[in-house]
Parts: sequence; structure tokens; C-alpha cells
Amino acid sequence: MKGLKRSCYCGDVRREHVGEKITLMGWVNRRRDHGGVIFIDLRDRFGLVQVVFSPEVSEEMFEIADELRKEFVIAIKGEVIARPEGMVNEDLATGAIEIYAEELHILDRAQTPPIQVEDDINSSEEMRLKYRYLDLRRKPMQDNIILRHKVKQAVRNYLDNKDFLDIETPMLTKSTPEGARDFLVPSRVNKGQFFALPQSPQLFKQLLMVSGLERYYQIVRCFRDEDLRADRQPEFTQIDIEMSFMSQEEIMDLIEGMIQEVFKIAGFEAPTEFPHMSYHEAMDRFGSDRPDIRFGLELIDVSDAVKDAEFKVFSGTIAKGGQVKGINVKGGVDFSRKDIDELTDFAGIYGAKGLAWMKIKEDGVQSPIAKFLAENELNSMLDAMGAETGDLLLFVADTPKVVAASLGNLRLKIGKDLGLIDQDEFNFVWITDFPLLEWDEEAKRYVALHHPFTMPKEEDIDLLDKDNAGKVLSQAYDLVLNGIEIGGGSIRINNSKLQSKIFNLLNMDEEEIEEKFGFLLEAFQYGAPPHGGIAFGLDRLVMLLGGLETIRDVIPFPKTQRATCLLTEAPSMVAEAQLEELGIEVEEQIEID
RNA sequence: GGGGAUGUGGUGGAGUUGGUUACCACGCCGGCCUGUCACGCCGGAGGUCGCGAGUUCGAGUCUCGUCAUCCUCGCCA
Repeated sequence: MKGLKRSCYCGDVRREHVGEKITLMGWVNRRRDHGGVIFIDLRDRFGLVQVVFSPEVSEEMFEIADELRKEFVIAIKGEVIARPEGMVNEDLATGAIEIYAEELHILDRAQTPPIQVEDDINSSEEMRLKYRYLDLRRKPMQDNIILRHKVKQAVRNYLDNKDFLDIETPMLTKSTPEGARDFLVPSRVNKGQFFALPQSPQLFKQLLMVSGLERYYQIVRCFRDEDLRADRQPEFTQIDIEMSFMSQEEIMDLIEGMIQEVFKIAGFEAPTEFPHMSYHEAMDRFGSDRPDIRFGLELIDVSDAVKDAEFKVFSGTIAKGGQVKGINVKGGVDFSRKDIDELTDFAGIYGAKGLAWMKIKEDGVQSPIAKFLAENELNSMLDAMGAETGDLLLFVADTPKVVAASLGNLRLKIGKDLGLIDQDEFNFVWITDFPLLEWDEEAKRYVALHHPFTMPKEEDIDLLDKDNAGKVLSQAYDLVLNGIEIGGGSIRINNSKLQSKIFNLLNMDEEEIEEKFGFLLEAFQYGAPPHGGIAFGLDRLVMLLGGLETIRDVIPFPKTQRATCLLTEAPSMVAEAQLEELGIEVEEQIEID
């Protein structure tokens, strides 16, 4: 660095430094060449400052400055000068001063960057990912990274103050059934055997409770080999927490305190409202277990009103155990036929076979289905829906699952399209009282809704048999922010008999239980404390705090939707010798014409 | 595995019913300019229109296939 020592950051120079000789290092953000004088905006992580090159200060440096281009890395030494009156830049934190450069050293030259380093995105995400190191020079991206850091720091401070220990758990671990597809890692020492990367440190944190560590946390990478989405990456970061001797309510209280701390440190007002809602109520009113309750447009059940209707689409569906529900789009009477067709197609994505509609006009109800409904049926529908002149009512008749998915998502779409959502609001809700198990029609067995280590509600434990298991509720809780699940947890089973019973209900035989979870059941035989915990999706939390649309913007080096890294071009082929060492053969792709 | 959107100089976009020299902005290069800060002015370079077939006298434009990126259903305890 040419023997120079950086004396301060570009963004930190202020009026009080006037008269001082300082040394700055950074990147050339912009060059303005006025012939007789050259201005450089010098950038480092902390901001921008204007550097002036004038032949009156140094003829030699002025000539070198002529060579400077965008993204050159330079060091300059010079005096801080107060800008003359009228030349102060109010938009810049350092706008009251400028540096008259007496020394200039080019530390590294730069080719013209393929994407421009500017605040406003001027390139496709594909380009940004390929040149991520340049994309990350942009201030909005650096802000995201800094926000992420602050959130992690707030979590650490809060939990540290509450006697939690940061404890690491293995990344090379055991593949388990249930849950997401595992990423596998072949074992060279034990050919033909595989480690799995953790989907979460679930079992280890429970074992740490058995070990008596009492309060554990870890900000930890987790891996799930499933298809990607805007808010799903194959590797993501979890704030993982577990504690002993705490009830569900105590855990939720503690977590609310953590969220408040995170918001404060991230520069937001601490949220105060953390309402609770049962899973059943969430599904009923919003068609989702992660309801966005920033707006209304709730789902209303009209099954009772139409169960005997001549209209078979309604009555027939109810007879088969289905339901008919609707949403009331206030003032939606102006929706065109084309608009409604589009909504119908949208509902179809989620399995709805159709979308019935009614427009409430001055002169009565306009609807293609009105003629199939008796007057009293129509009236009780309108009554249930709270219909008024100017409203558009939309109905779906199907299984409860399809009704919830289609109307729930339709509600979100219309809420967004109509601008019913306050974008600046942070709205939390705890979802509780989840069913412990869900019947999987395809697999013909129960599957765990949360995970198989979740403690049933104490009063429901007697119901744990093949016939009634679907009715059992669990001591599980999800924290939902603005319609996105940011955390989920539960009180865990700490008793090997009960745990075995759950495994049995999940259709695991004794042999499989022993092979997959023998170590856990054994651990529970040596004095396991009551315990529970929660895990937060750090990426999603930071995304929401940053007002962003995708977690890729808060992950320095994310994968594309096809799970590749455009920067490193991973994954890639490996040398034959590497495979041989692992005892792995790759099947040739057979091409068929 | 399914549905949808997009792909045009370095970057982002426009390109009409298929029609002859593919346009704009930013960036880049050169010149001028001592107060700009998205500097300005003048000039210039830069294109296998993602790739491959097909239709046509003629394809950036139409058809089919394919690849890539994004959104999404399934999937994600």
C-alpha cells in the first residue's frame, strides 16, 4: 500500500476534519474531468467523499488522475478543505468538505465492469449473480448485508443475556426419514455409506437438552434438497433455539422479546402486538396457516345456506364432505368478465374447478348461478357474506383443502391488486394448536404436521390411537409476519415410550425406529428434561425487515432456481479419480432421438 | 414433473401486419472544458437479435424444438 496507512473512512470525513491531512483508500465511484480540474468520488464501505485533483496542488498527481477510471482502487493523501459557499452538496454526508489530493497511488486498475456499480438496479438478476462481487459493491446490497449482520448481532446479545450458549452441531450427520430430501455426502472411509447435511440441528439440540446445557442457540446453515422459490434456497440460515424447563407460553414470551430487540437494533419501532390464533381459525378465516392479517377479505362459509340447493356444484360438493366458501370483494362490481376469467384461472392453479360469482348491483344480483338458487338460499348467502350494493362475491365449492388454497391465495392476490395492504406495517401473529398428525391419502398413513418430535397437548395424549390420532393437537407454534412464516417451534417429546408411539403411528416398524432413532430413544432413558424450542428463518426475517421481495437479496452468494451458482458454476463434474476413491459410479445419460 | 413470463451491442430496454441501413438510454474510447457532484458539449467504436431446425422470395418478428433466468403448482416434517 505504498507505505501509506489509511487514516479514516471516506464516509466519515466531516467539517471538523478541515485542515487535517488524511489518507483515504477505496474505489473510484465516478470521475468528473473538467479539463483544468478533476473530481473523483471515492467510495469505501462507509460512504463517498469528493477528492479534487488540481495542477495547482500537484501537477504530477493531476496527470496520474487523468488515468483513473471507474472501480480503480486507489489511495490518496491530502488536506481536508471546507467547500466554498454554494458548492456544498446537501445530498452527501461528506458534502460540506472535499479532499485536495497531494498524493495519489493506483493500488489496482479495473476493467470496465459488466454491470454498473450504482444504487439503482440497472442489470438483470442473472448478470448480478454472475458478477455477484460487483453487485455486492452496490450500496443497497451492502445495506442488506449490514442489516443481516445487525439482526444476528441482536439475536446473539439478547440470547447471551438470557444465559443461552452458542453451541455448534455437526454438518456431517445422519439421513433421517420424514421431511425434506437430504443432501448426501459420500463417506470415503466407509464406502457406500453417506452422511446427510442437516435439514436442521433438531436432534442434536434435543440431545444437548438431555446433556443439561439447558439453553442452546446457534445461527446455523441448514440444507434441504427441494425446489427453489423466491423465499426458498437449498441452503439457508436458521436461528435455532432450544431450552429446558420452559412452557410453550414462556418460550413464546421470550421469543417476542428477542423479536423486539431485533427490530430495535435494525432501526425499527419494536412491535408490541403478538396476537395468537389457532390453526383451525387461521384456515377457516384465511385459508392459510400463515395468514396475512394486514387486511380483511376473509373467507366466509356459506355451506349451510346452499347445502340443499338445486345447484349440484354446491349441494353435491357438500354432500361429498366438501364445502362452499366465498370472499366479498367490496366495490368489486366493476370487475369485467375478463377480470373474473383471470381470477378463475388463478383459482384453478390451486385446484379449484371453477369460480362462482355474484355482482351486487342497484337493481339486484347479477350472477350466472342465481337462477339455480332458491330465493331464500340466495338471501341467506348474501346475508352471510354481508353483501351490499357494489360488491363482488366469489365462491369456490370443493374439498376444504382446495377451498382454502384457492380462496386463500385469491384473497392475497386481490388484496395486493387492490392495494388493501399497508406495505409499511409489520404484522405478527402466532399460530397455535396445530394438529399433531395429518392423514396422507396417498401414502395411506399419518404424517407429522410439524415434525415427529412434537409433544401432543397433554389432554389429547389419550387419543393417540389409529382412529383418533388425527384429532390430536400439538404444543407447536409458528410465528407469522405479514403472511410469511418466519419461525416455528414446539415443546418436544422427552419420553421414549411416547416417542415410540408417535413413530408407530407414522407407520415405522420397530426395526426402522431402532435404526433411525435408536440413539434418541436411548438418550431419553437417562433423564431427559422437558424441553422445547423454535427455529427462525434468518433469511426471511432479514428480507422482510429490508422490505425485499426475495431472500436472494440478503444472501451474498445465492443459487439460481435450478440450484446452480452462476458465479462459480457449481455444481460441476468431478474427476474420475475422485469418484473412484468414493466408490461412486455415475450413470451415463442415455440420449434418445 | 406441470403452467406462465423473458432472452436484441458491455448493461437495460424499443423494434408496427414478416420487407431491404436493427433504434434509444446508460456505459466505453477520443477531443474540449478550473467547480462539477447522474457534470456538460463534440466526435467515434461496438450486434452470430440465446441456440438449432422449419415456413417464406425474404425471419429480430411466424412455427417447432432446445438452453438459460425469473414467477408459480406439486414438493418444502
